[in-house]
Amino acid sequence: MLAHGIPDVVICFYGSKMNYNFNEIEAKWQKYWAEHQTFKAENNSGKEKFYVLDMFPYPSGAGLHVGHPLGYIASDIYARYKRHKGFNVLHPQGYDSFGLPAEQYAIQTGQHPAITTEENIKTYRRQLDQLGFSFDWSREVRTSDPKYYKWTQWIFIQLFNSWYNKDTDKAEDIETLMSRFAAEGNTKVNAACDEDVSQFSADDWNSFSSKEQQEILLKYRLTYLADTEVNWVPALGTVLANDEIVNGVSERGGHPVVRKKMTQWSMRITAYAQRLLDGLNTIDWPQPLKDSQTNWIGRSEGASVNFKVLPLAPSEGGGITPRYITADSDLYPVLLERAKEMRKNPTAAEDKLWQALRRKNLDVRFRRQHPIYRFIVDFVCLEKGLIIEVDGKIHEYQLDNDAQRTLELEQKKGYTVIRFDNDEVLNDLERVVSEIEDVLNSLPLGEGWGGDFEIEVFTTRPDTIFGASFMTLAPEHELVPKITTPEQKAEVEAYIEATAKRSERDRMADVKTVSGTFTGAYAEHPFTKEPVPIWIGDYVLAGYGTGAVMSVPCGDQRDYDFAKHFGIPIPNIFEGIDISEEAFADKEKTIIANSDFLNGLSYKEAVKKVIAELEKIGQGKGKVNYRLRDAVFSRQRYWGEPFPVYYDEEGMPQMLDEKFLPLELPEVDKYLPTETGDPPLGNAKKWHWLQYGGDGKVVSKEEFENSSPEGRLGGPLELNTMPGWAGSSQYFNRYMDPHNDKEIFSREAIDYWQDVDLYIGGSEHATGHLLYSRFWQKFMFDKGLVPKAEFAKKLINQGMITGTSAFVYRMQQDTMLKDGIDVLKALDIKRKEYFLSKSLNDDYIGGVYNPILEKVKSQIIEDYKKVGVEAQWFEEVHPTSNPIHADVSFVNASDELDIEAFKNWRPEYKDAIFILENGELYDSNSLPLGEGRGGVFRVSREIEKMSKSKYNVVNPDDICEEYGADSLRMYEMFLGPLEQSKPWNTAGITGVHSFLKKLWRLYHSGPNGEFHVTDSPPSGEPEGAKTLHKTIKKVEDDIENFSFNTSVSTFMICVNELTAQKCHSREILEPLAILVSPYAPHIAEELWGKLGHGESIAFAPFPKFEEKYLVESTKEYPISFNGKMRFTMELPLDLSKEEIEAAVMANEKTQQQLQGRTPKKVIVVPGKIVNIVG
RNA sequence: GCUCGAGUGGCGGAACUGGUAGACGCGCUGGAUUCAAAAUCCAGUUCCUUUGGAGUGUGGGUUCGAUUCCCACCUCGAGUACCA
Repeated sequence: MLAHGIPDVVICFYGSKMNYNFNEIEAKWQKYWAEHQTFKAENNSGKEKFYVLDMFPYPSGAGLHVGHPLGYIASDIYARYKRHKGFNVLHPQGYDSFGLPAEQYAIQTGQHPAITTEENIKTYRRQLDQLGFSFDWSREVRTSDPKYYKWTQWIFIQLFNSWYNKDTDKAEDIETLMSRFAAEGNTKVNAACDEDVSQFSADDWNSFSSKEQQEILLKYRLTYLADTEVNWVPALGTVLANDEIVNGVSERGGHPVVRKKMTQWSMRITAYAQRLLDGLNTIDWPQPLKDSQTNWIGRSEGASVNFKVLPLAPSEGGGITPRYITADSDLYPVLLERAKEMRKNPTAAEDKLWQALRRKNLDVRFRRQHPIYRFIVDFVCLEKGLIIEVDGKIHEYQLDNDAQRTLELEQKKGYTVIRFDNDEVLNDLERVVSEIEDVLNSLPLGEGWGGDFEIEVFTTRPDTIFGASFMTLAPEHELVPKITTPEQKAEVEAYIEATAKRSERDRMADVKTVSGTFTGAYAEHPFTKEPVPIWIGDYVLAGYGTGAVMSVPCGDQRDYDFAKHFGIPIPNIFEGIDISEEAFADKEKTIIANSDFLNGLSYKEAVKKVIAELEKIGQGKGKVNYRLRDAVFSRQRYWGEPFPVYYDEEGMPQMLDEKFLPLELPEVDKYLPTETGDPPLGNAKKWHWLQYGGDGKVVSKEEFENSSPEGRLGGPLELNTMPGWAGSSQYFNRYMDPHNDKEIFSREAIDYWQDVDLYIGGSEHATGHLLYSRFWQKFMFDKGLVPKAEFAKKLINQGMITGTSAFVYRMQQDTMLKDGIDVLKALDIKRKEYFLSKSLNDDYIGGVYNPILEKVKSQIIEDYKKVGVEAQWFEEVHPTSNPIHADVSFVNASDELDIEAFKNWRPEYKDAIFILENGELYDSNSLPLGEGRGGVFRVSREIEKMSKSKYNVVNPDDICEEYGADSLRMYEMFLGPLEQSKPWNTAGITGVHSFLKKLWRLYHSGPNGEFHVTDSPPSGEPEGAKTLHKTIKKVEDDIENFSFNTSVSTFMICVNELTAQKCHSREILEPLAILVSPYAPHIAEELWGKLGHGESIAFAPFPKFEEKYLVESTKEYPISFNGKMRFTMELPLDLSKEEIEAAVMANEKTQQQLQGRTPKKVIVVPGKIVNIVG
């Protein structure tokens, strides 16, 4: 008030006592609410409940800025509104008080993170209180409070003791799984589990050691320990979840992220993928948020197909001819046909030997009647390069031929050939077989041979399977080293090494480059039985699907590019589609051709058919694939919830008994990782669990080791801590019964409150907190702990309030003389020209270096040097200036900088020269600061996220001080729709502030501004009643629709009208105070008190809207001609269409518009509009 | 690239299921009050070639009538990123 140096006397003269003194009033009511605990919610009040929740804040050191309260104000308005509507409202608040910044601060200062956190919370609390929120602080929770995280740990134990039964589609107790294993093994168990579990019978299970059993169970538990490839951030010494990484760097701090394998706790969220997806249909959440969750879960329907890897023949030279086709390529088709015939009609001896060899269950596999080179041999074991020929009488006349053949096969192709005649086989089979075995044993396994492999692929387009001309594996695929042929080995290894070196970021940035290499191996097409070459390429991701694809170049652009690049054939399997330029991926327009039994079918029909066929031959099935990965739950940090886990003698994780919870964070000397690279908890002196019977405690390593092993339980405790989202995934339920130390919440509390009715928070939590919370809620639902499978019925995203940064530009050379600027300006133009010509014709013309441009460049650099500009700036930034964030508090609403304040801000700015914009000297104001004309210096503005480092933070404290919390609340609502992002701009706050003053004066119309409200007779103020009820209706609708900005303007209209009507009537002004109270609670309380009420306004019943005050007898009809409104006419509302038309046509303005023409048509919508078509 | 959202005065933004485009506020202009300022109040404020006409990113369509519905395009923002 004294900002402009006006003495107090003046204020007294105008009678400040009667004016709206918001500072005093707001402080008074905030104190009142706190003392009376006005907003304390009752568990089970008998009234209908309503639960309004805000996303609880992380108390950072920076405190609140004006962007933070937006959502809180909105939810507070709603909560207050619901109280007026007679609901028992739960509107709690707490803090997500575990967090990385507190830990980093602790690392720097050595102070315990809890102390920093506590200090920050104090600031937050003061700031939140100042804004007049109606939180029930008696229910405050903090995630870092052991009383709270006891239950976070408890839920972790519940998850550990559960598995997901896909048959019942819910989580079940691990005991049920163990009894099933003991009774029937795991073959019939349909569970969400690790992919590498092998099958076992009940007998197997019962014979497993306890450790083996535990290892298997770990693969089924909903939280499990596994070697996971994680996002490791060396700079932070911890791992991060996928949603904490943006563009390959950490979300906070932008540190580089590398992939690393670590043993980590994981949450089996994938078990819930489908239910998380389905649940979205049952909740009223914003569509964009649902979309991003849907996207994140990434369901795709298709088929999994198994391709058999063809065994390799012994080496016979390079090239990419199929290596199992051991026949000469041009003879092969003929030989194959022939071989097929011969397989159908074997001789008796051949058949007998074949059966015998099959019965033998040899390690290796024989093929019969197989084309080799230019012959068909009777039996061949490709792995060992052994050919067995059985000669019948018909061959006898060809003895020479046979000898020739053996020679060729042995000498040229390196096979071993043994021969038997028919009689030997038929009469002395045993000897023949044992002879074969001996030879087999004497032969080494062929190089490159790795066994009978299958490659499973996932595809959304199984209909295009006949177009698959190759397969591509991710370089990291486990089969790659096993199937690669010796010739390709070097190349493949080089490629794998090269891809591993490329960071995730490079790989993402460089999507265009096609790279890959051939493994030398082939797979067999499941239908055509043709060989399909197997390649590796980094466009196939190891982390998605099976890490392998069947490549259909005609139907997928990436496969197409790959095939084009490596000259792999691109067969066309689409009817009437030209694929000479690009792949064709439009499912809807697909008609399959050249595909055997799929010809002529549409996409849908073909998919159905091909899946049926795949199932018939046992090489595939329909499959749904999800992009969602299990969530890594370990963090290598100090400031998080400890796991209630110790490792027993066998190294198996064991849960602490519930009665020992909470397991509190240990004291450590420092918050950094240990020298051996263990997480910070490794620094704890006492971090071993020691338990005898029912007594357990945390002890030092020595104490544990010296304790008697007799009856002892325990071992080293887990060193990782839980991630940030652990504590926030159930806090909404804990609010229902926050001080219960017997259970996470009482049955009574959860049955009464059920779920959150309205949750307001930012959309940035879409794929993190909001997905994990839904997962935990579903788990809790399965366990019968909560009555609702979704925790929040309705969710609203508030937009972000962005800051408006102010920039000034500083001359690089502080010592530069004033006339240096003109020289620089000229040089800048030259420099720009240089880069322009460079971009046009490059400095290499036709591969020859262009010396002219280079000469220009060195000249410019030379000239720059003369005015003191360093050469390196030529390439980098604009050489004349660099932008500096100016603190927005130095800048007024017209972008004018307070030059003195700015120059005094930092000592180095004292004598610096600043110019406007990017070095451009475009008006008289751009003179160096403090020079000559003393004109205004305008900063340039840019919208950025509000951040301390950008000096664009506007503190709510300052606004409250100047205009009051009610003004701030109303103004933030008035800025625009809640969900929209908007830049903070103080310009309009005077509007709502003067509205509040007007509102005050409406109740203080006495001669000296005294309170003046009269008890007029009922319905004595028809105009006022009309205004009031119009307002009631609009405000009620607006709140229900979260359209808070429009209700603020409704209030303004209402107060303007009532002021004009000189309304003093209690009948009108009392309900108005209640209407305003959710938005501006302080002033409303004060007025309520002055109106003679002893109680808080908070529970006064919301005024009832009555239609009767708004009933009109006439309507101001808009009269339009061809849809354009030209004038209005007041007509009674009870006229018929015909009467309206007659009245309108009789009007002289109508005739004037028509200018004698007869209208073609007159459209009359009674109560709405009249449209004359001419 | 894909998915979603949005384009309305100098600015923030109104306009319910198609029915008077620009509510309300800021800013600006003029006026009243004042020695003066602050504060307050009153009037005006989409644009133009102003007895009229045009106008909600651009072009087309449906309709008596389109900011609203449909098609194509442009621009901006958010999310996602080789997802097979």
